This record gives sequence, structure tokens and C-alpha cells, in this order.
Amino acid sequence: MRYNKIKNMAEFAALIGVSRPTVSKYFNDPESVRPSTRDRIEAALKEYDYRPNIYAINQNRRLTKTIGIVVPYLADPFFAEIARMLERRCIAAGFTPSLFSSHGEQALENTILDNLRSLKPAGVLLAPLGRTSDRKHIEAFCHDVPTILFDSNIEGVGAAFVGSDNFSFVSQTVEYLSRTGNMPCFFEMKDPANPNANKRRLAYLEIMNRLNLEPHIIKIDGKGWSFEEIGRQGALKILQEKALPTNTVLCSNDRLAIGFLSACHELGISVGRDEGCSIRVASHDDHPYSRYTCPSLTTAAHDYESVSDYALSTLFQLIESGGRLEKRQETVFAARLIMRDSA
Amino acid sequence: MRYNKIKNMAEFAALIGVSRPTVSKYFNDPESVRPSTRDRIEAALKEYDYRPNIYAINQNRRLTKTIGIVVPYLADPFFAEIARMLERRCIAAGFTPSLFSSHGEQALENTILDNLRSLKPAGVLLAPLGRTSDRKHIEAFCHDVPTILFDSNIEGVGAAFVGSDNFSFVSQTVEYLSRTGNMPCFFEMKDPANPNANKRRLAYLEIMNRLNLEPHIIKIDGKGWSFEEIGRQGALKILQEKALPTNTVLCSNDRLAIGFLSACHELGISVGRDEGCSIRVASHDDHPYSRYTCPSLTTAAHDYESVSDYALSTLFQLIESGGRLEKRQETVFAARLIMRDSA
DNA sequence: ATCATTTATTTACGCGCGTTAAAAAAATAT
DNA sequence: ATATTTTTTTAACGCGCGTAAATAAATGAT
Repeated sequence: MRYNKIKNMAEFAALIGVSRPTVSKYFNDPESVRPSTRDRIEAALKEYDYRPNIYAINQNRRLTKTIGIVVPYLADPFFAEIARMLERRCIAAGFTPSLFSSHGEQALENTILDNLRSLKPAGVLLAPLGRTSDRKHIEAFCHDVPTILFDSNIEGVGAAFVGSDNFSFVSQTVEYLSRTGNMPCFFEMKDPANPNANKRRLAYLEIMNRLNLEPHIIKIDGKGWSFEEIGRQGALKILQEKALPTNTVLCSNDRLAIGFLSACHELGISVGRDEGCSIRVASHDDHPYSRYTCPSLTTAAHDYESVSDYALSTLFQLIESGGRLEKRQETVFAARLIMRDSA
Repeated sequence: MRYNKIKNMAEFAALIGVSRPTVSKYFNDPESVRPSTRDRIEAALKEYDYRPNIYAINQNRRLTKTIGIVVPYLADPFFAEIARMLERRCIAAGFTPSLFSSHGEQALENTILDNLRSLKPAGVLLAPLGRTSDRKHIEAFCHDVPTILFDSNIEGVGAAFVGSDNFSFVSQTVEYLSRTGNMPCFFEMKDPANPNANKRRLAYLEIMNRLNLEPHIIKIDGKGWSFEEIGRQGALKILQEKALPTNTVLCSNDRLAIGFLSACHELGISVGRDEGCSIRVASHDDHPYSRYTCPSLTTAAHDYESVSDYALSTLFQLIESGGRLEKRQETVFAARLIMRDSA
């Protein structure tokens, strides 16, 4: 590696004895130049460390090779995990992923989208905040930028939605819990920001109805994204007041359940399906930490792989078709019941 | 908001009756133009939604207003949390943060740095993988780009290091544990990738020596970043073999401890400082989930705020001084003991 | 009103690359 | 060897903005 700093493509081309447009062509598609010249270029690339100026490239392209990934809350390991998979696949497909977190704030979600727009991304994968999102703002964004929504759906917004089938989550947990013991009550936040939470509640009601069981919903107070703490406080209150209608609790999501289990431990209430246990707790999401709660959490797992795979392949399709799809498809993947020790 | 699409600064300037260089000046520093023209520009900005082309801007700037943030593993809530704080402060200071995760892989860390270099960032905050980092690669990067290391130090690399004082972590936990019960043994991975782990072990040895206590180090197998599982497996093995030299365990970090507690629960071993408990477990980091383990985890907390504050203010200083600091400073912040129920 | 100072405008060039059209060269087919 | 196809070269323009120098206008102080 010689340390002749090469400042532009013309200089680099001159060095190999090839014209600049040929080099430009090579960078846009290495296959588009004759193998012999390709070899010469690649040999030179190893010798000198020239890289085309990304800003100059993107200035003239209508669209860049960037894919924006926006999640509502990156400190939630669920989103961190899915972001990780999405990033991988973007890179594998020759795109450059750019990751953003809305940190639970509408204003930030909006500015992220504004900034993203001027990045002229080839496409965007957006997991919106949900109920607290600025629908109009997102709609306007999706109008200009090829966008696939994932995780949280907003009806009619974006070229497609890819997520998990909330009904499948709840039906599996409710049926399992009912079959193996008492029927579950449903534990959730009073005012959930995430639309999945609402769908899960509706699913619970419907399934209980089908099974001819009386539903019980426990709504707890709390705002923001500190679900564990909200779950813990809510559980402490309910448990101390002995307001639990059954000995089986189905939490809307794992983070609430983590808080619930923490509260149980504080109060000396043993959780599990064993004889000595006084309560069973199950949940949904298969959060990365649900394996390590005490007891380990029975839950329903997202099909992370399929969701991220399908979201990206839909996005690629959208990009190739020039930003428009025939029809807005909503695709959801079934959950997988994970039986552990808590229920 | 009229829907006349403005395609460049010249058109926008013409619309207000101001020259293009004046508008350009405004965007680089709104204070640099006369208040009356500033008002006119800002009024027009509200009416038409013009935004300067970011690629054209950055092409001519030697440095952009981007700040790169690189963490080794974003699915670890500790890094997610610190990334969140860093992002905030970058935005507040008028920079655009760009977040990357190495996902625990050297190759990815290298390509991230390569890509980052061509983004011409004003500065970079880098938390390296540690032992598995490609030192030469990082060194070369830091030579060209103003970089502050954080969390994991690499001797002599980068303009400065900001992190936590591992000695302070361990001294507080060891002293607390020894004072309130039996002396602790130290539980860690055999081959830790993170340099902090090594410093913590050395600190443990030194402090035990000072206290005239015999140190015991338990090294467990395992590779990668699945610390909880590694801790769990290691703990299961040790506990089943009854190879624990004392009833007090100090884990190198919270994620190992989460696995350890999980193993204890599986084996029916009660953890805590109460009479009925057979083992005490403490740890370091104050991981966002350590509050919700069962029992809640006694640990030593990073001063997240100070670390992120100081790292960024050092970076701003570095940027202002044109990329060079007098001397490479290593700054570490003391830990804060968090007494909870596990020890 | 006059001069000095600050701020704005005009003009012009450069950045590094995408892209295109026409000409030239090289590879392949007949 | 000639005709045909493919690839490369040459030359030139455009993208949207930064920036600098010279000029003009507005402001402020005397």
C-alpha cells in the first residue's frame, strides 16, 4: 500500500491507464466492464486505497444505496435484535443501512424522517412509535420515500406492513394456559402506545369468548417506555390488593412480565406451574431476556427471522418496481409458543 | 406551505430576493447575516419547504457536521443506553449523530470505520470491541479522524479515553461484601474480550490483598457476546459441582450475573442477604435490567451521565482544536454502589 | 452630510462524480 | 481479411453547493 493520496477518480484512472468513465462504470457495476480491465482496476484498488467520494456520488444519483432503519426505542433489546438482523441483510444485499431510534418521542421521529428524506435513501424500514406517531407526517414521508412499515402497523400508511400476528400470539398462550390450568386474566397498560397491545387485548377477548370463558382485563397506570417499572408497580398494587381474579396472568408483553415477576419475588409469591407455586405468569414477544427471568418466562416468540427477511425482500421489490407496489399488503407471521417455567 | 418544489439554493434565494451566497451564509451560521435578511429567509423557509442538499454541502466541506458513534454490541442494553445519551447531546450541540454497531465482529468494526472515514465526520466516539479489535486498523483510523475512545480503552490509541474506573467498581463491591458477610470470590469468563474485565480482575486481586483476604477466581468457558447464557452455564456447572469456595459471588459484570441468578433459581438456590439465603451475588455495571432480576441485583453503577458528557465535551474540544489534543488523557469516573437484594 | 464600517451582491471558479454522445479501439464472428 | 459487435475513450455538460474577491449598498458614528 503506497501512500500516494489519490484525490479523485480521474487521478486514479490515470494511474491505471484507464479512462475515468470506465472506472465510474466499474464502481456502479463491476460486471459491466471487460474482465481484463476489471482485474487491472481491482489490482490498483489493492495497491492504492482509493474510495470514490460518497457525497459526490450521491449528489447526482436520484436515489442512494442507503437504507434507513427507524425503530421506536433502541434501548429495548427486542428492537436492537431486529435492527441487527435487518442491518446484516442490507449489507449482504449491497446496501448501506443507517439506523435511527426515535427514543419514544414523536418530535424525534419526525425529525428523523425529515433528515432521512434528504439522505435520499433507496428505501426505509420504519417501525413507528404507534399511537403517539404523527400520522400525517409519516404519511407525507411515505408519499415521497419508498417505505415499508414493520412491527407496528398504521392503517393505509407505507407501501406495505410486515409484522407478527398478534392473534396467533394470544391464541396460543391463552389456549395453553387454559388447557393446563386456570384461565388467564390479561395484564396490560391502561393506555398502550403500541397498536399491537390493542390487537392483543382484542384477541384475548375473542379467544376467551370462543372458549366460553369470562375474560378479565387488568389495566395498570403508567406512561412512556419503562415497561418493566410500569409492570412492577402495577403488579405490586394488584398483588397487594389481592385484586387478581385468577391465579394465572397473561401479560401483554414480556417487558411488563419482567416487572411482574420482579414484583412477585419482592412479595415472596412463587411463580410457576409446579405444585408449590401460587401463580402462573405468561407473556408475549420472547424478549431476549425472557430466558433469564426467574422463573424463566413462558411466552410466545416472534418469528424475527421471517419478519426481517420478508420486510427486506418486500422493500427490495418496492425499490425495483420504482417505489410503487400494486397494492398495500399486510403480512404477519405466526408466533411460536415457548414453554418455560413461569407457566 | 405551497407545493412549488424548489430544487436548489439559487431558486430559493431568487424567491426571497436575496443572493445565493447570502443564503449559503445563513445556513452555515444564521447569526452571520443581518437580522432583517435572516427574518426574510426564515419566513420563506416556513412557506416553502426547501432544505439544502446535504451531499452537495458535504462534498465541499473538509469536515461535515456528522459525529460517528460506534459501539461493540448494540443489543446490549448498556450500550443502547449510552448511545441514547450520546445521540441526544450531539443533536443538542448541532451535530448529526450516526450510530453503528460492530455486532461483536472485528471485520464489521473495520468496515464500519472504513465507511465512517469516507463520511468525513467531524469526530467519532468509538467504543471498541476490545481484545478482538484490529488494533492497527483502529490506530490508522484515529490517525485520520478525530476520535475519542470510550468504555474500552486501547492504550495509546485515539486522542483520549473516557470510561469508568474499574478499580472503583470492584473496591466498592468487594469492601461492601466483605464488611457485611463473607469475602467474595470473583466470577468471570476465562477469556474476556473486554479490557475492563481484565482490569476488574486485577482490581479484585489487589483489593483482596489489601484486606488480607485470600482471593478466589472462578473462570468459566464461553465465547462471544451471549454473556447471560455463558454465565448461566458456568454457574450451573460450578454450583452442581459445589465448587464455590465461598457463599459470596462477585460477577465481573451484570450480564454474567443475570445468568448466574437464573442458574441459582433453576437449582432452587435462594440468593440474597437474608437469613434464609444460601448465597449472595453482586456484580458491576448497573445494567438496565439489574433492577428487575430476582432478587434485584446489588451492583456498582456506571456514571453514564458523566461518561457521555465528558466524552462529548472532550470530542468537541478536539474538533475545535483541529483534531489534535496536547496530550492523550485517560479519564475515568467512579462507580456508585447500588445496594439491592441479591447481596 | 461625510467618512468608516459592516453587511450584501455579483461574478466566477472549483469540488468529484454521473452521464451521454460520438469516435476509436478491441474482441468476436463470418 | 472483413464485417459486426462489444468495450473503451474522449469530450463535455450538469449536479448543488462552498468560497473568494471585488463591488455595491446599508448602517453608524462623527
